Formats: sequence, C-alpha cells, structure tokens
Amino acid sequence: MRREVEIRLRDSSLRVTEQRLAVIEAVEYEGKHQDAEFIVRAARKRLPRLSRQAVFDNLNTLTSKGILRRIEPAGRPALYETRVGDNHHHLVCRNCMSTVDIDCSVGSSPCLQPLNDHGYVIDEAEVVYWGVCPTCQSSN
Amino acid sequence: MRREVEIRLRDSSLRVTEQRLAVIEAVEYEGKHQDAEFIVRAARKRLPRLSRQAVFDNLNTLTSKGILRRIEPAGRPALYETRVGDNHHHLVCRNCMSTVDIDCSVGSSPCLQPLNDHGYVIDEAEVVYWGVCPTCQSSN
DNA sequence: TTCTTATCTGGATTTTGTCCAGATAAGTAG
DNA sequence: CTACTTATCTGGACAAAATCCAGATAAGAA
Repeated sequence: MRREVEIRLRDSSLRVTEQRLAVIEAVEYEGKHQDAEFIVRAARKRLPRLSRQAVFDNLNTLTSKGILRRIEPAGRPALYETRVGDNHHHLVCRNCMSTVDIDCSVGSSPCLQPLNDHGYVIDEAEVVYWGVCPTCQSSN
Repeated sequence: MRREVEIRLRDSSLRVTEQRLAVIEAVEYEGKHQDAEFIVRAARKRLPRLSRQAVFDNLNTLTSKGILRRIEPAGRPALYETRVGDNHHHLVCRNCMSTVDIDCSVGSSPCLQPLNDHGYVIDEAEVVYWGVCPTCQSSN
C-alpha cells in the first residue's frame, strides 16, 4: 500500500517523491533480486523521465535507511530486495546469476559468531551460497 | 621457494614466466589481501615493464587454477591471497577495508548446509564478516 | 503562500576490469 | 641446439557499474 510506504519514508525523515515511490514499487513488484539497470527500466514504465541518478541515489538512501536491502555477489552488479530484518541469506547461480532467498540452517545466527574477532566490532555476517540452478543444470 | 612455485605452475600446466612469478611473489610477500592495483605496483618493483593486463590475466588464471584465492567484498575491488584450500572466511573493516582471515566457529562447515537448496547444486558457501577494526575504532 | 533544502536531471568522470591485435618467449619436438 | 607452436605479454581501446557535479525542481515546514 502506498500509504504504508509513505509512513515508512516519513519515519526515516525521507521526502515522499514520485521517483522514490517508483523505485520502491519497481523493487517490490517488478521482480526480486534485480540490479540497478533493471530497476531503472522498470521504474521508467511509470515515470519515463526518471533519471538514472535518481534511481542510484534512492537505492543508496533506501538501503542505508534499511527500507531496501542490497546484495552484492562477487564481481556482479548489486541486487536489491524489499524483504529485510530477518537475516536470511542468498543462493546465487554461477551461470545465470538467478538468486533465491535461503534461511540459515542453524536457526538464529550461531555461525555468525566467529571464534576470534581480532578486536573488530562485528555487526554483520554475510553468507552467499554459490551453485548452479535447476534450469542451468538441465540446459547443458 | 621459487622451485616450489614452479612445480605448482607446471602441475597446472601453466608456463613459468617472469611476470607470473612476479605476481605470485607480490601477493605472497608484499601484503595479504591486497587489490589488483596494489599488486601491479608491487610486482613492478621487480619487473618495471610489467603490464597491467598481464597482472589481471595472471590473477584470473592463478585464481581459476586454485593457486590464488580471490575475495570480493561487496562494492570493493577484489583482493587476493595465497592461503588456499582450508575454507576459512574473512573479516572486513567497513571503514578502511583492512581484511583478516578468520576460521568458522562451527568446525568444518555445518552452517554451509542450507535447509532448502531450491534444486541448486551448491558448491561453495562464502562468509564475510563486516565490522570496524581496532585502529578505526580508536581513530574516531 | 513563502522559503529552505532535499531531491532530481543530465552530463562528465571515476573505478575496476575486459577486449583486441600484434609482438614475445616458454616449452616441446626434432 | 634449433625450429616451431602457441601461451603469454604489451599497449591501447573499450565496457560496465557507479559516483561526482552544478543547476533546476519541488516537498514539506513555517
């Protein structure tokens, strides 16, 4: 609901702009785990004059406010999703880069407590599983 | 030892070239977890005419042969290290990007077995811990 | 309604890395 | 030891992903 999104934005003291809403809707409804270029194209369906820069700005802002989540698989463009705050991980296809959500097998986050923290203050443990998706397995 | 490296190269059917040795030595002795540009500069100390491309080629080749390991922290240039084959993870400073090795707390690799694999054939689970290093904590 | 400034636009620029074509040299076969 | 095949290297162009910049626009507070 648009109303709901507006509230989240205001709670984060972000202005409610057409561009911002278009970006959020694109991430939410046009397909999970898409990259910035895809989001630019998707959001332009609703707002043709939307600039690339506005999309990048918003993806950064929304990510830093925790409204979106950014996934950055090695050597590939960053992907964005709306589901947040549940510490789930991702499974990425080495071939076609399709990405799916996956929950940690060990409940909460036990493997996220390294033995030795070298004095670092750790705030996040990121897990990426690499493999080959069903489609790419068969098409070979 | 140079001899030892040569053997590893030949075992992987790679030619032993000055450039290749310079790259390996740079990664091994000039500092762990450095990026390609640093390695270019380091290797040129020994081989001033070394091309940037030769370094990239070699980093790719050596990584694919398992002689080097590539780490790609989100949104940052790839880093390289020589220690391989022991499934350790990395702890990266959000501020200065310093990186240290870290062992998984749960022994072998239990958290690397996700509950649901969505039909993917998984070959690797990559873990990156994010935090702030001791130096960056104090210098603030 | 006015005003401040967050946000947007459009274009240049940066960063990281790859592509390409010809030159060089490692390692194999004689 | 010499010739030859082709992996590798050089140098420069190019590509992808994202940021920087300056002026224009518009959200939301007063």
